[in-house]
Amino acid sequence: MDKDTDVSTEEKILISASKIFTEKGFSGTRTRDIAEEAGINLALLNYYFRSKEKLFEQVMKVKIVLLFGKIIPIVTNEKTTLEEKIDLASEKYFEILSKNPNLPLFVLSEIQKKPSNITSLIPVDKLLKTSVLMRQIQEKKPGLHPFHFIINFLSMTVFPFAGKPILKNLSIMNDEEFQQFVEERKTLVPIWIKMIVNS
Amino acid sequence: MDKDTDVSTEEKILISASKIFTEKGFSGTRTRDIAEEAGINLALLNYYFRSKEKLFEQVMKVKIVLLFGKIIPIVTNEKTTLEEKIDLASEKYFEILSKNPNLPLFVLSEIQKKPSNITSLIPVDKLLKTSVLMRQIQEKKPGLHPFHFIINFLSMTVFPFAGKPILKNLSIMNDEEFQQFVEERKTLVPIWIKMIVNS
DNA sequence: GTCTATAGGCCGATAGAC
DNA sequence: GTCTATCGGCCTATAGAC
Repeated sequence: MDKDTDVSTEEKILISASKIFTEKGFSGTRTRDIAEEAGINLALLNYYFRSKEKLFEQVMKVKIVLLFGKIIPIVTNEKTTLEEKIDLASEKYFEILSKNPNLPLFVLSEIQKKPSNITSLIPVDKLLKTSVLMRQIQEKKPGLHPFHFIINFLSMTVFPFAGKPILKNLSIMNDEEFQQFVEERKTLVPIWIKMIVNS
Repeated sequence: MDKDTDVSTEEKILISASKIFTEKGFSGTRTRDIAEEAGINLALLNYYFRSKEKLFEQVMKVKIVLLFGKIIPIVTNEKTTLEEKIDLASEKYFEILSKNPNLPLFVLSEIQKKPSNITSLIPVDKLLKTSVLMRQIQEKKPGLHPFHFIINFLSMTVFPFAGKPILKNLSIMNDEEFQQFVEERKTLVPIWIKMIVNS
């Protein structure tokens, strides 16, 4: 995984771009910073990706796959129960987000700023229409919009990561305490969600 | 409330800045846009606020007060029970966020980008140390970190607003449907939170 | 207080040598 | 493919007239 040896220049740029875009957002990022981080020249960045905009799109594509790729097989599985899906999705999301803590905030805020470009990358059909999850929720709780439960699940897993900078900066938690906090939620959130769904 | 009549120039700039910073973030905002939105000249903006940075700080101060001002008296009230606090805070937050739907995403993502400037504005002591809420949660659920419940509450109320641009852009919900969705949550979230706290 | 005009710096992108 | 050097435009901030 050493950036300087076996990784192609194109990939080095992509990795650095991913890091800096995620930290500073599209408009807060300067292509010069990406080039410096990648250890290459600014001209080379445009040689490979033509423009800042196109580089950003490439990065965002990877992020969307990271955010939904592993979840789709879970929510579209015909053979697992609703409760099993909750357990599996929770475990998977905490795993993804622990490795990419500011992924959610990045994606959400960039979508808010220029919705059209990004939302087209999201596989709505698989997540909602084809999703077995939606059907299973509706069977269990026919009276309420299934989104309430999906939003509850997503919020309880994702929100702590979005709020991490506050917790850290107000000296409420350090990295270690946060990690333990998240570890606790990994088992707690599925319990709470099931409680809500079964109520 | 007509911007062009009884409102001072300084306030007109502040209102416009608030709008555009919230939509585009600090680095995505151009002072020219703020001036145009306010119907004044660019030079006047610097005359009143000295710099883009200082104007941003002013805006952020207002946002932090908006986000915490009404909540502090609720969570520090010695006379209300935990369940009453949940009801009151929920109602207040849904009211604030309905009027300012992209307030949370704005504040969270700007904090992530330059933490130190903003977090100093947040009244931690009142929200946590002095807070009667924290004590009441601890009495009810001594085994778990009280933050779990605070995060659960905040996430379930705040997250739908952060996700609104996705829902809207994927044509999952229009404005009207979203408003109804949120209206439902206003009564549902307190029920779920109490369920979790009493479990 | 409010304007026009412009300075001055930054940033994305490209030309051109190697 | 990779570099240095630079263009051209944009954006914040200010000078100076009214």
